Amino acid sequence: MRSSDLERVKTLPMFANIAPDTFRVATAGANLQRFPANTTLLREGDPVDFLYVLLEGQVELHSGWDDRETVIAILRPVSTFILAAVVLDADALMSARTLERCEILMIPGDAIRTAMQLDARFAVAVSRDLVGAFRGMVRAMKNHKLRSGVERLANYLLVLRSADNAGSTVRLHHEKRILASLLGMTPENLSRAFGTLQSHGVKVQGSVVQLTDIPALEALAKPDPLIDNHAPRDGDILIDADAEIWSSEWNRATMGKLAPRKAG
Amino acid sequence: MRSSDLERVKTLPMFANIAPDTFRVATAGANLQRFPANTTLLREGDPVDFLYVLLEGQVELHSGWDDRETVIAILRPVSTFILAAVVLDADALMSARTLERCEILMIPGDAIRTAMQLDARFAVAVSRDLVGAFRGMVRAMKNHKLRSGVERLANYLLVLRSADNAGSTVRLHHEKRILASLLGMTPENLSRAFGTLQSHGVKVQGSVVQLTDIPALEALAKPDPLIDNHAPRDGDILIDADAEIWSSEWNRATMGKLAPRKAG
DNA sequence: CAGCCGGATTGATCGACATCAATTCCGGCT
DNA sequence: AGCCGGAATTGATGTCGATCAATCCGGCTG
Repeated sequence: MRSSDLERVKTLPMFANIAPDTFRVATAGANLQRFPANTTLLREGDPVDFLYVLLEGQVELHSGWDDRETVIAILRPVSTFILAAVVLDADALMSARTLERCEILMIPGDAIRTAMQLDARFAVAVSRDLVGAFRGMVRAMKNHKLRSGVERLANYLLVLRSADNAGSTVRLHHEKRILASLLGMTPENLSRAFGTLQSHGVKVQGSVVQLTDIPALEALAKPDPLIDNHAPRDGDILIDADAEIWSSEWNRATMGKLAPRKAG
Repeated sequence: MRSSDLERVKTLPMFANIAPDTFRVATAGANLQRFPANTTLLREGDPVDFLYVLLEGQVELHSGWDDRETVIAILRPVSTFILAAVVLDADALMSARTLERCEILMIPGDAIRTAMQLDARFAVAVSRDLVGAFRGMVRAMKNHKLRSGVERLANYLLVLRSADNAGSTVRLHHEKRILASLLGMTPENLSRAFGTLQSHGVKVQGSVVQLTDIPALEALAKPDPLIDNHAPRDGDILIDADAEIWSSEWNRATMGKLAPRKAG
């Protein structure tokens, strides 16, 4: 790997503040690679040899069963993926494919596992990453089991707005059929869901969405900090773990003033 | 804490093979407590002060939104819970309540975080636990997004059979309405789902379920090692992480002979 | 520029699941 | 034993989302 790339890797949250020796171990055999759009990086069930760190582009994690298929998550920089499988040296539970041109750091799984044993700080950093992923999955599960399709879409739009720190206009980052699968619906129903939201101040033109009546949309969406993480994703909040901490702090600061929970 | 209890704690997977100093730090202020059935241990949104280790009994993790409520997971010994929140010192995303009389070890969160910083082996043990939880959640997500209610129930029964290492008869461990919520359906529909499975060799009498035609049931369930973890839960497989490793190894050993994946 | 192709939309219909309501079953209690 | 209350079951109906089918649209190519 080029030394300029190494410098860049050193700034990643996972490698910040770790011992130089550990860094050397962890990045031994690491490889910065570029992939074109629509490339399958890994198939579910495969043994996992590398930890992937997405530096540029978008990656989709998806999974199939009996001719059905669903998108579990869509990743944007900076994110690690299949970290869990690497830690246990287990098989991947999800397939990964690029949605656009990507720049990805690949680190041998052995190196990660060794570095964790050597450096408690690094092991803690890995734990934090795992926690971010776990809590994200818990949120997704609650989202799915507790809300309808329209509600999920409404909240998705509001989260997007918070993350992009935008005003009343928001850009969808993916094709609608992929968004539909992520939200657990068919493309047809996503269309109709957008239709339903028209009466709540949502106007769609291609991938641009105007939110002309936020209060009305929120009335329908009923966003909940314990499901939807509204952390802005532009400042120093780089990884999911940071967003989780932001969410808890925001929660405590506002003490449920905005989203009062029932007593009892 | 009594020294006999301390000895017992030392045998837990999470504390196996860690330095004596770390053990002392981690268990400082730890407390072994008993709770009656139907006790809320923690409410979602609350700050988390303790790591909980379930030693005896059953605990339900659940969550609510807008007057709806769902069970996310049901834990049996030995399991840690809300470990993720402890690691980040974040608020709980799920509520926890006992389903029966429970024996629970409570360890101050500070102690856990300090011990992780001190001892890489302990931090790795925590990581493994987190991985087990994460992969369990991914499996649950796939289960929900890819399968129908009847299919989920059929697979649930088959997993129970594997876990209990039983023959053709299986015992449900929870009330049916709780099982229904866990499987993402109403009690009414769980009843009807059992009805549907009658024609596939499933006979229900209270909490006892007879599986009289496993091949037929499997034909409907189409179990998949990447969704359903069929690891036996009686031998030396104590925690989810071990079950994940078992699953991967079983997978590699049988190389998809039993569940061939389509070539790609 | 015409043609083409994949994604998006719209409409009609179907199936799965939720809801509401009425019994029935079962365990604990007096 | 008889009673009581919550859980489970069963039936009737309604709602949401999936499926099938037919355009519509936008970008790309020949």
